[in-house]
Amino acid sequence: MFMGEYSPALDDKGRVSIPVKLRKAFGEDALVEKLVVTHGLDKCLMAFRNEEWNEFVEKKLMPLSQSDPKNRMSVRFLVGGACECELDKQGRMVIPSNLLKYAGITNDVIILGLFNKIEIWSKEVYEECRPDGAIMNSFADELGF
Amino acid sequence: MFMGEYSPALDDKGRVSIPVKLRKAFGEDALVEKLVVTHGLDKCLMAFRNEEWNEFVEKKLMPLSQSDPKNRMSVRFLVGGACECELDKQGRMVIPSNLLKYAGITNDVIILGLFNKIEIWSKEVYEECRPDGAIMNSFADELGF
DNA sequence: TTAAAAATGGGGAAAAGTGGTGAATTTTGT
DNA sequence: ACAAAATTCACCACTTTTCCCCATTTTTAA
Repeated sequence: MFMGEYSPALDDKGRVSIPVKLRKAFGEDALVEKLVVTHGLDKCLMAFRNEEWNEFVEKKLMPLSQSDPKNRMSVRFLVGGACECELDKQGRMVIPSNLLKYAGITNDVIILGLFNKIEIWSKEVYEECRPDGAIMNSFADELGF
Repeated sequence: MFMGEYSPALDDKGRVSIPVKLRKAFGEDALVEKLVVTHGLDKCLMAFRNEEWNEFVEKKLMPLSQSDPKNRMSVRFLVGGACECELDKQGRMVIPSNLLKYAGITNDVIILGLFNKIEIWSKEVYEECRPDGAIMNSFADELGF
C-alpha cells in the first residue's frame, strides 16, 4: 500500500529516484523494480506496479468499445502515454520526455503514494493546487472524524 | 503488448523507424520484422503484427455479409488499404504513398503503441487532437481511479 | 559518534537512431 | 527488344542516446 509525500529531484539525466519507503510498500523483502508510468488525471503522472496496471488494462480498458471516439482517445491517453520504466540499482528511473512535458516537470518533483498508485508532480505545479484542511469540511461527517 | 509514444522522423527516402521498444513488445528475443499497415480510424494509420492482422481478418472481416454495401466499403478501406511492410536491418520501413497521404504525413511522425496495434500519426495532425487530462474526467469513476 | 542505508553525481560501454552508398530491379524511351 | 535512367532495396558506418555500474555525499538510526 503506497502512502506519503516525497520530494526528490529530477537530475540532469532525466532520472527521478523513487524513495525506498515506496519501493517497500508491498512487502519488506521485495523492492519494486519496475513501474508503469503514464499520464495522470490533472497535470501529473501516475505510476503503477505491473500487476495493477495489467489488471487495469484488461478489466477496464480493453473492454471499451472502439467505435466511440472518446474511448479511442482515452486509450491513446493512457496506453499510448504509458512507459514501462525499470529502476536502476539505486532505485531511479528515467521518465520519457513527453511525460515530463505533460506534467511540466523540470526540476523539483513531488511524489505521492496513494494506495495502489503513485502520483508524480512538478513541485511548482503541486504547490499551486495543494489541498488544505478546508477542502475536508464538507466530508468530515461522512468520513466519520 | 505495445505501449508508449515515440516520435521518429520520416527521412528523405520515405522511411520511418520503428523504435526497438515496440519491436520487442512481444518477447525480448523475437524482434518484430514485419508489420501490416493500413488505414486507421481517425486520421492515422494502424499497424499490426501478422498474427493479430490474420486473426482480425478471419474473425471480424471475413464473416461480414457482402450484401451490405457498408461492409463492402469497410473491407475496401481496411484490406484494400493494407500493405505488408518489411523492416530493414535498422528497423525502418517504407510506407506506401497513398497511406502517407491519407494520414497527412510529410515530416515528423508520432507512433503510439496501443496493446495489440500501433498507430502512426502525422505529428502536426496529432497535436491538433492530442488527448489531455480533461477527457478523462467523465471516465474516472468507471475506470476506478 | 559511528555505522549503515539511502540519495546523488558521474563516467564508460553498449545499443539504438540516422545518413548515406552501392547493387539490383523496375521503368522509360527509342 | 535493348539500353539508359530512375527508383527501390539492403547493408555499412557514424553519431547520438541510453543504460548500467562505481564512487561520493548525505541522511538515518543505533
